[in-house]
Amino acid sequence: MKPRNLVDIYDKLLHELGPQEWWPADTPFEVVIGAILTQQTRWTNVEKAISDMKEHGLVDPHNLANAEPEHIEGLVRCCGFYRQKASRLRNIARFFVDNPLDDVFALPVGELRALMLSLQGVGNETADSIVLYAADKPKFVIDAYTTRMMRCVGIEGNYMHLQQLFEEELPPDVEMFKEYHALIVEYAKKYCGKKRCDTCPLMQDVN
DNA sequence: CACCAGGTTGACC
DNA sequence: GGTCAACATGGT
Repeated sequence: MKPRNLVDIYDKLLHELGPQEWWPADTPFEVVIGAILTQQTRWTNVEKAISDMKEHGLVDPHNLANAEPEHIEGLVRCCGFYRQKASRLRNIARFFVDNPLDDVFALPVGELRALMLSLQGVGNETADSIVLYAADKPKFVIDAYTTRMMRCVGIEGNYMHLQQLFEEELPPDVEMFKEYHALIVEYAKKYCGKKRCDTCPLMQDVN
């Protein structure tokens, strides 16, 4: 692949799908909660859970950290893996009570990523989603859809490999990273099947 | 009824 | 380094 292709693909996706304006959330902490809840789960379910949590005032580190585990479980049940997610959310809330969010998010991108990864339930994608969409720092998020789309253009690799590719070939533009990841998700949902993507418009002239 | 969804973890090789 | 089952509800 030529060095410019990832830029070309971005332009093509933006032109084809229009701006996606991710991540929908009122506050950075809401992004953190959404990042955990959306793991292996449709966003519509996450919207419901977050909406319910808001009604109970739980989209807040202090309130969430002090909430009854069963209460949280009930509110996030619609997102699946609800016992894990509830306890992880509460742990993360406690972390942000001990370490104020503004201070944590002011850390350099590499330190912030490592710190987020140290939290139970935060892996590569969730850490990067938090770094990019909650802390507004340049980290390219890779997910199952990104892997699919890249396979469509003949590139395979694990999480860190693909991330390295994107970050090497693209300028570290936070807003563009946000938009690009969102575009990839919407594009791959639409055109890239889990096994194959024959109808993928990218296959036509990229490569 | 089968399969999938904006993953992570701990065990194992 | 990499693979894999377990985790669980809701939609098509």
